[in-house]
Amino acid sequence: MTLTDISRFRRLSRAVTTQTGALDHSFLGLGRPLGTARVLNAIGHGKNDVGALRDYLGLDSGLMSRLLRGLEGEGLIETGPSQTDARRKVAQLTKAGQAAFEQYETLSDQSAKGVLSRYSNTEHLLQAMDLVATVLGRDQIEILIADPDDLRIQTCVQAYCDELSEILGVTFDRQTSGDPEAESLRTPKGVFLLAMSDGLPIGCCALKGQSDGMGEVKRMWVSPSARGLGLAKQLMFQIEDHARSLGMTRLRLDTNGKLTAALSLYRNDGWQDIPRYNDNPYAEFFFEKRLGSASSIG
Amino acid sequence: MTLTDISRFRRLSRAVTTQTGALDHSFLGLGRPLGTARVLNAIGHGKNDVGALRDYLGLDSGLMSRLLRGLEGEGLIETGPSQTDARRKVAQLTKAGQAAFEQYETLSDQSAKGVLSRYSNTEHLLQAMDLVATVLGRDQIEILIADPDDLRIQTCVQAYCDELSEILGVTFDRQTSGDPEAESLRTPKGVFLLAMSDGLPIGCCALKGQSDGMGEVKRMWVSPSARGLGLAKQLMFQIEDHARSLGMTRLRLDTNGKLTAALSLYRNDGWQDIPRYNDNPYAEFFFEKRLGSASSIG
DNA sequence: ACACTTATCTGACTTAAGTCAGGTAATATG
DNA sequence: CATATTACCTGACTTAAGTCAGATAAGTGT
Repeated sequence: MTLTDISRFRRLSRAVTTQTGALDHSFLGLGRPLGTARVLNAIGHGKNDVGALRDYLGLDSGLMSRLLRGLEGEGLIETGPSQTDARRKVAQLTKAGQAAFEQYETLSDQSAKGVLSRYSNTEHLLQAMDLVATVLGRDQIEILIADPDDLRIQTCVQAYCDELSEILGVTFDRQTSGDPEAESLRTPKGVFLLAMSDGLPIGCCALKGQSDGMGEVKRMWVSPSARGLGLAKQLMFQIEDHARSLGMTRLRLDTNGKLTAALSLYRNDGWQDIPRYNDNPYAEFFFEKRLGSASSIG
Repeated sequence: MTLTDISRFRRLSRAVTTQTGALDHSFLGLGRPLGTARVLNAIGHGKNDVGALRDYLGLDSGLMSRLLRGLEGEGLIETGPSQTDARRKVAQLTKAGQAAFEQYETLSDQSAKGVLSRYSNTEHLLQAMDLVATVLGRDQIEILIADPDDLRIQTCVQAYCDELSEILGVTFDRQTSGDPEAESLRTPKGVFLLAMSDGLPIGCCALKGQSDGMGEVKRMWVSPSARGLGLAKQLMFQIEDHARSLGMTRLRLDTNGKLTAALSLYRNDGWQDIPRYNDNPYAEFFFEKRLGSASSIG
C-alpha cells in the first residue's frame, strides 16, 4: 500500500463528504431539520417499527420519541401500537406525510440525475459507483434464504446466464444446462441463498436436494461489482452449512474450464475432481466434496 | 436515464454517507467536537489565513473566532496579524497542535487503509474511486496556469507519454516527438494549462508560441478518470483564449490516427485538416485553426 | 400471581452549532 | 484628512441534537 493510494482514497472521501453533505443539506431546503427529515424518509422507505427505526438511524429512544411527536404534530405521520406486541409502536405516513416524503424523493432523484448527467459514459460511471458502494458498505452485505421464484433471485440467475453466454461464446440455455425444479431448491429439500448489499442483489447460490444424502450446488454467481470481497467463499461456506443441517453428506457440482476463478475456489476449498456425472453440455469439470459433521449457521 | 440507474447512484450515496459519517465520527474519538477538529485539520493542511479558513469551512465569522479562541486556549495554535494587512489574521499550529494534527492524519490514514484492504484488486478499486470522486467533485475542477517545470505538469506529461506508448505499441520518446523548449511554453511566448481536481492533477494542455502569430497546441492530455466530462474541450477553449490574448491568429497541432477521441474533438471544434508541417514520426494527422477576435478569459 | 424484562415516553438537563447586532482597529478612497 | 470599508471580535441569543434518570404500560417466565 503506497501513500498515493491512500491519498487517492481520501480524495474520494472528501469529494463524497462534500457532495453528500450537499445532498443532505438540500433536505434542509424543505424547512425541516435533518433529524426530522431522516425519520420521515426512513418511514417512507418502509421502516415502520419504531424500534427498527431507532436502530437504523442510531437515535436515542428519548430523541426518537420527540421526533415522532413532532411529525405527528405536523400531521405527517400516525402512530399506533403494534398488533403483535402492544409495547411496540408502528408509524405510518398520513396522506400529507406521503406528499412530503415524495418531495424528498423527487429532490433526491433530481440530485442523482444531475450527477449522472455530468458524465457521458453512464454505465461505466455506475459500475464504478457500484464497486465503491459495495466496498464501502461491505459490512452490510447480508446473505439470506430466498425463494427460487423471488424476483431478486431471478435477477441474479438472469445475470448469471447472460454472463455465461458471453464467456462461453454461445447462448447459455437454462433448460439445457439442467435447470433444477424450484421445489428441489426450497426447504426442506434444498435452499437458495441470496446476497444483498443495501437493497441490491449482488450474488446467489443454490443447493439442490437429491436422494441418499447427496446435494448439488448450482447457480453460484457473484456480481462483478462485488468480486474480490470473498463473497463466493462465504456463500459456499453457508451452503455447506445448510447442506449439513439438511442431513446431506456429499455435495457435487459441475463447471466450465473458462471459469478459472471458480475452479481455483473449489480446488482451494477441499473439492475433489471426479468424472462426469451428468450430460450438461456446458460442463467440463466435475467436483465432489464430502461434508464433515460439526457446524453452525451464524 | 432509467429508474434503476438512479437507484444505483443513490445506493452509492447512502453507502458513502454512512462511511464518511463514520470517518467523521472517528474524529470525535479524540475528544474534540467536529467543528474544532475541522479547523485544526484545515490549518494543518496549510490554510493559515483566517478569512480563507472561514471561506473553506463555510463558517460564520463569529463562530470561527470562537473556535480559534478555543484552539488557542488549548495551546494548539497561535494567531497573529498578517504581515501584509494587519486587519487579517493568520493561524499556525504550535508543537502541540502539530502533534494533535498528526493524530488525526494517522486516524484518517488507517481508516483509508482499512477500506482499501477489503478489496483484492486495489488498482481497480482506486480507479473506480477516482472516477466517482472526479464526477462528484466536478464543480471543483480548476484550470490554472502552471510552469512547464511544475511537478504536477511533469506528472501529467509522464502519464501522457506512458499512455501514448501503450496505444501506439512503441515507446513514445518526448525528444523524438519534438519536445518544446520550456521557455516557449511560458508567458509571454506561450502557456501551460493544468487541470486540478481536489489536489490531483487530472489534465494538461500546452500552447507553444512561435513567430508570425502562429501557435502550436501540444501535450493535450486528460486523465482516464476525468474523461467524458468535457474537460478536453474546456482546456482547448481556454488555450484558444490565451492564444488570442497573446496575439496569435493561427493554431496548429499534430496527432495520431489511433487517438480517435482527439480527432473527433478537433474536427467538431472547427479545426481543418492540413498537410504535414513537421517530421514528428508519431504524427499522422495535422490540423490548423484560424482564431476569431472577441473573447475573454473567465 | 409474582417479580422481571422490554418498549416507549417524559422532563430536566448539556453541548454543539449557528445567527445577529453592534464594536474596534486597520486600511482604502475621495 | 475625513469618511467609508474591511476583517475580525464579543455578547446575547436560537435551534438542533443528544443524554440520562425515572415513569408507565405491556409482555415473559416461574
